[in-house]
Amino acid sequence: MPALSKREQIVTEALKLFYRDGFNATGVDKICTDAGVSKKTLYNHFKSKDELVLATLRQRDESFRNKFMRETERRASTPRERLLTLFDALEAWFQEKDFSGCMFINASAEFSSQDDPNHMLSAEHKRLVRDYICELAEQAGARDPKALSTQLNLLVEGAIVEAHVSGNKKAAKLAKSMAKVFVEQAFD
Amino acid sequence: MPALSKREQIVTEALKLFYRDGFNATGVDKICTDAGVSKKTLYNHFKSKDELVLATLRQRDESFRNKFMRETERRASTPRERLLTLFDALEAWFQEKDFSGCMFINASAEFSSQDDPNHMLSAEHKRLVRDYICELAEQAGARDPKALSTQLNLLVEGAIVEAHVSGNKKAAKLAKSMAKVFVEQAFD
DNA sequence: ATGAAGATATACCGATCTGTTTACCTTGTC
DNA sequence: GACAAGGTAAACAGATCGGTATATCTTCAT
Repeated sequence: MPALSKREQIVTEALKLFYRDGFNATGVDKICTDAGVSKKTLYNHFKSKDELVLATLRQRDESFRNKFMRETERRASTPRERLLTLFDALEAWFQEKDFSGCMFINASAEFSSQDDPNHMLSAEHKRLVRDYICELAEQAGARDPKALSTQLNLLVEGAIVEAHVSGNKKAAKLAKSMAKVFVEQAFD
Repeated sequence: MPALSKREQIVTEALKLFYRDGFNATGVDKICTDAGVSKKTLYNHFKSKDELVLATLRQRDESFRNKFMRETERRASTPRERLLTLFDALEAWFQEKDFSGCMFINASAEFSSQDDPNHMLSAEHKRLVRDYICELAEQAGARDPKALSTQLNLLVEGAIVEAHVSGNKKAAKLAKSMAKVFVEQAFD
C-alpha cells in the first residue's frame, strides 16, 4: 500500500500543473507522465479530463480552506483578532514561490460561463471562504456579521488579484489596514 | 476603403472570442471564420497567434480605459464625486450581457508567469487604471492621492472578481459604500 | 500454483492545433 | 490592357489534443 493511492497521485500532480499552467494548456499526457501513471489508469479513475478537473478543484477547495483557517487561527486566539490575522495568512500565501493567484479565479477565467460546473464550484468555494469569515465575525460578536464578512471578503479578493496580476507583495498588508476600519466600525 | 481595415476586423473578432472563451480555447481557424478573413491574411498581419493576443490586449486596454473614464466622468462633474461614480461605471459594466470578468485578470490566469509578455501587459493595464484614479484624487485635492488610489483600486479589483466568479450583482454598490469611508478619510 | 485485478507501455484513433503553401481571383493604378 | 498587391479557398504539414485498445507484466489471495 503506497503512501498515496494512484488516484491521489493523479489529482496531486494534475493540481500542480493546472494551477501553474492553466487547465486548457495542460494535456492529459503530461499529467500521466508527471504522475508516473499510464493513461489507462487515469481513465480508469476518471471518465474524462473534465471530471479530473472537477476532482482537482474539489481537492483544492478542501486543502486550501483547511490551510487558510489553520494559518489564520494559529496567528491569534480571539475571533476578533482573527478577522485581521486572516490577512497575515494571505500574505504568507502570496509569498510562496509557486503562488499563481487563486485557482478558482483562474478556473472562472477559463470556464467563464456562470453555469459551467467548474465555474459553479469556484463560486461555491468563494461562498465557503466568506462563510468562514462570517463565522469569525459572529464569534467575535460583530453587530452585523454578514455585512462585515462581505466587506472583508471583497478586500481578500482584491488583495489576491493585486498580488497575482501586479505582483504587489504589499497587497495583503494594504488590505489588512483597510480591514481594520471596517472591523472597528462593526464593534463601536 | 471599408469602415474597418482587415487588421481591425481580425482584432475585433479575436477580442470577442478570447474574452468569451479564453485564449487557449480559441483557435486561429475560428477567429478567421468569424472575422471573414483567410488564414493567409491573418498571418500576413500577425506573425503568430501570440502576437495577435498581444495586439488584442493592447486594443482592449485602450478601449476599456477610454470607456471607463468616459462613463465615470459622465456621471459627475467634480473630481471628488468621480472618485465614487467610478464604481457606478463599474456597475454598468457588470450588467452588460457579455460581461466575462476583467480580460487582464483572465489573461493573467492563462499566462501566469510574471514575465510572460501578456501577463506584463496586464500588469501595465492595472497600473494605468490606478494612475487614472490617482489623477482624480490629485485633482480632488486628497491628502495622499497615491495612498487613496491604491485603496480604491483594491476595491475595484475585489468588486470585479466578486461580480464575475460569484455573479454578485451588488459587488459594485458594496465597493462604492466601502470607498466612501476612505474618500472621506482622505479629506477630513 | 493459479487466476483475477490492476498496473504498465505503446500504438492507435479521429479531431484539432498553429502555421505554411499553392493556385486562383479581385482590385486599383499606371 | 497589364501588372502588382492583397485578397480568397483549400490543401497540407507536423504536432498535440482527448480518449481507446491491445498485449504484457506484477501482485496477491486463494
